[in-house]
Amino acid sequence: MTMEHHTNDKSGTFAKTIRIVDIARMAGVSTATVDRVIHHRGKVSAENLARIRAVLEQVDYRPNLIARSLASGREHVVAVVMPEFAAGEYWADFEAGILRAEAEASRYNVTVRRFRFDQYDRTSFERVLATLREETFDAVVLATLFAERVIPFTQELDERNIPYVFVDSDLPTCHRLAYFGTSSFDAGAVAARLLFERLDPSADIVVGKILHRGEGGSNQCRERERGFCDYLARHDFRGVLHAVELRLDDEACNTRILDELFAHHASIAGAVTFNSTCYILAGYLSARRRSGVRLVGYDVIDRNRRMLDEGVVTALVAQRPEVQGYRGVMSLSAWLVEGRRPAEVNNLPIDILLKENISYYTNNNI
Amino acid sequence: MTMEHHTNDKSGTFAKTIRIVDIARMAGVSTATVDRVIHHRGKVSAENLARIRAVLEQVDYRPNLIARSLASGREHVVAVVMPEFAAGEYWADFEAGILRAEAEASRYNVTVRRFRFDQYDRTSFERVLATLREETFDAVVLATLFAERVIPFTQELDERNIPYVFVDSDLPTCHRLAYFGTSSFDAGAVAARLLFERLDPSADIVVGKILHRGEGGSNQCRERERGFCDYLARHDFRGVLHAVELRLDDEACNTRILDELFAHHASIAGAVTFNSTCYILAGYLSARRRSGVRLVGYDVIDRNRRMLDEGVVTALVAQRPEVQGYRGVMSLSAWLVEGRRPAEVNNLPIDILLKENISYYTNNNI
DNA sequence: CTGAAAGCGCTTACAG
DNA sequence: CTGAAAGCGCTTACAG
Repeated sequence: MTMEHHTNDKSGTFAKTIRIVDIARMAGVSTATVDRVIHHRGKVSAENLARIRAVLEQVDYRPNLIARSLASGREHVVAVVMPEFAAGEYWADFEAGILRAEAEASRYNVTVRRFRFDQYDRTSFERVLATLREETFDAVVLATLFAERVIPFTQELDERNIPYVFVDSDLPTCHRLAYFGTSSFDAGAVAARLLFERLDPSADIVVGKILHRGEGGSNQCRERERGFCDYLARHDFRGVLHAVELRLDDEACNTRILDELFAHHASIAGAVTFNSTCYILAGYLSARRRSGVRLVGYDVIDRNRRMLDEGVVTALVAQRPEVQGYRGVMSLSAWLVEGRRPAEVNNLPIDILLKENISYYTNNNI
Repeated sequence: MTMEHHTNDKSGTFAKTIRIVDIARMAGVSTATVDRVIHHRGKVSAENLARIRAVLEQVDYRPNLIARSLASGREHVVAVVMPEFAAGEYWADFEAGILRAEAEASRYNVTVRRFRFDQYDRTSFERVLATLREETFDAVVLATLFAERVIPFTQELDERNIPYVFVDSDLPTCHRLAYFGTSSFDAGAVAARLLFERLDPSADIVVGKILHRGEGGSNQCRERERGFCDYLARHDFRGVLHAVELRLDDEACNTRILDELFAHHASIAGAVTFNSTCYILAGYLSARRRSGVRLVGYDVIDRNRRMLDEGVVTALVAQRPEVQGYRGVMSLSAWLVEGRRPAEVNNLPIDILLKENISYYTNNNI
C-alpha cells in the first residue's frame, strides 16, 4: 500500500474525459438520443438503444454532474421529520447538521423542508404524518421515536415510491434506503460499563425516566435499557434497579420522589438515564450533596455538559446528532442527484465524554 | 428557536438568484468587466470599478460555483506531505480521508499530489522538502512531525505565497491557514486520567518510547507527554515514571529491557505510550501474563484494536486521522476555489475507546 | 422515434 | 480599458 499513487484514469492512457457528444458521435446519433437512454426517458429505437448502450459500457461513461446540475435546474425536495426543540436541547445539534447539509446540497438544487413534532406527544407525530400525506417531496429523513407509527407510514412511502432514511434508532424491518445513528443496544452496554466499572456489584442503581403523554419511552430508550441490563446480567450485578418517573418541569415533585427513594435504599450508588435528561438527576444529586453516587447519561447538551464539568455526572455517552442530520440529508441528496446508493446500516461511533475531553466535543462535524 | 424555519432569501421577497448578467446590466457594463472586478484581473476604469463594486455590495452577489467550475476548467493542485505507511498503520486512516476529499474536490478540478517521507528518519523529510522546492502546486497540507524543519520551510512557502494547513499537531507561530488535529497536550491529560483513575497514587508507571533515527520523538509525542505529566502533577501522583526505549522490530530486545525493568520495580502498575505503538508493550504484558498492569495508548490501528479487544489494553485515545486528512484537503480546496477561509484552529474531539465501543469506530467519516 | 438549437451562469481569448 | 462571442457538458422544449 505504501507507495501506491492513486492516479485517475486520465493520466494513464491520457484518455480525455468522455462527454455525451463523444458518445453520440461513436453511436452515430444525436446527444438528445444519448440523453434519452441515459435517463430512460422518451422512446428510442431498439437498434439505437443497443448501440448506445454498447458504447456507454465500453467507455465507462461518467457524467459530469456539475454540468448536469447547471443545465437541468431540477429541484429535489428532501423532507425532514424531526422533533421540535429549544436552543441547547438535543435536537438542536441534529438541526445544525441539517443546516450544513442544506448549504452544501443547495448547489445541486436540493432543498430541505422541515416537519416537526412534539417528541413527548404521539398525537403531534400523527398530525405530521397526516400533513405529509398531502405534501409532495422527493425523499424523507425520518426520526424514528414513535416506532409503532413510523412502521405503517413507511408502507405508504413504499407505495408512493418515495425513498426514506432513518435517524435516531433503526427499524430494520422497513425498506429504508439507509440508517444513520448508533446501535442503541450497544450504547446501553457502554453506559453500563462506565457506571458499573467502579461500583460494588451489590450496590443499587436508579434508572431515571421521563413521563410521556402516551406510551413508555422512545424506541431508542427501550433499546438502550435492554443493552444496559444485558451488560449487567453478564457482569455479576447483584443489586436492584429502581426505576423512577421524573417530570421535565417539576423540580419539587422530582425532589420528593427521589428523597423518598434514597431514604428507603441507602445502598444506591449508581444512577443512569436513557434519554438526554440526566441533568435532572444531576441537579438533585448536586443539591443534596450526594457525591457518592456515580451518574451516567446520554448526549452532550448544555445542561448535561455543565454537570459533567462540575463532576456531578461521571460520563456522558453521545451519538453525533450533527452527523446524523448531515448524513441523513446528504445521502438522500446523493441518491436523488447522482443515483448513488448509500450503505444501508451506518452505525456511528459511540462517543464517551469525560470532564477531560468534553471541551473539544464541538468541532464534531466532519 | 423552536419553530424558526430557515428559509433562504429566495422565498421571502422572491428575489431571483442574481447572476453576472444582472450585475452587468445594473452597472451598465459587460459581463467581462464585472468578471474582471470580481477576480481582480485586468484593468478597469475607476468609474466602472466603483459602480460595479457598489452593485455587488448592494445585491450581495453569490457566484454560482458550479457554473464557474464548469466554465473555467482551472486545475488546482493540493500537495499533501505525510509519512509513508503500510496497511493497518496510523497514516493509512489519514490517507483514507485524503482519498475521500480527493473524490469530492475533483468535481471542482482540484487534484491531490502526495509527497511521502519516513516518519522515523528526519533526512527523508528533508529530501521531500528539497523536492517541494522544485515543484509547483497551489497549496499544501503539512504533517508537522519534524517541527524544527517545518518551521523554516513555511517561511519559504510564505514567500512563494502558497497557503498551507497543518495536521497532526499545531505550530501556532507559523502563518498556517488552518490547523486540523487534536490538542496534543490535552490528549495527554486524557490518557493520564484513564490510566491513573484506578491506580494506587504511589504505583509506578512505564512510559514506552520508540527509538528514532534522529532526535527524540515527534512534536506531538512531546506535547502529549507534557499534558500527561501535568495531569499527574495536579492529581497527587507519588510514583515514579520509568521511560524505556523500545524498538519497532526487535521483540527479543524489547523483552529483555522490559524484563529487567519489571524485575527491579515490582510497584509498576501502569503503562503508557505517546505514539501509536502501544501494541508493543501490550504484546509483552500479554506474553508475560502481567494482567495487573493498566495500559493506555493512542490511535485505533489494527494491532492496538486487537489488544483492546483482548483486554490487555485498557483504553485507547484517538484523534480522527481520517477527518484530519479530509478536512485538510477540503479546507484548501474551498479556499482555492471559493476563497472561503477556514477557521484557524480546529481542535478535533479527543476520542476514548474501550472494548465496549471500539467496534463502531470505523464509520468515523463525517 | 429523432435531432438542431437554445440555454444553465460563468470564463476566456480575441478584437478593438 | 472594454465588449461580443464562443464555450464548459449537459438538458430541454420544439419541430419534424
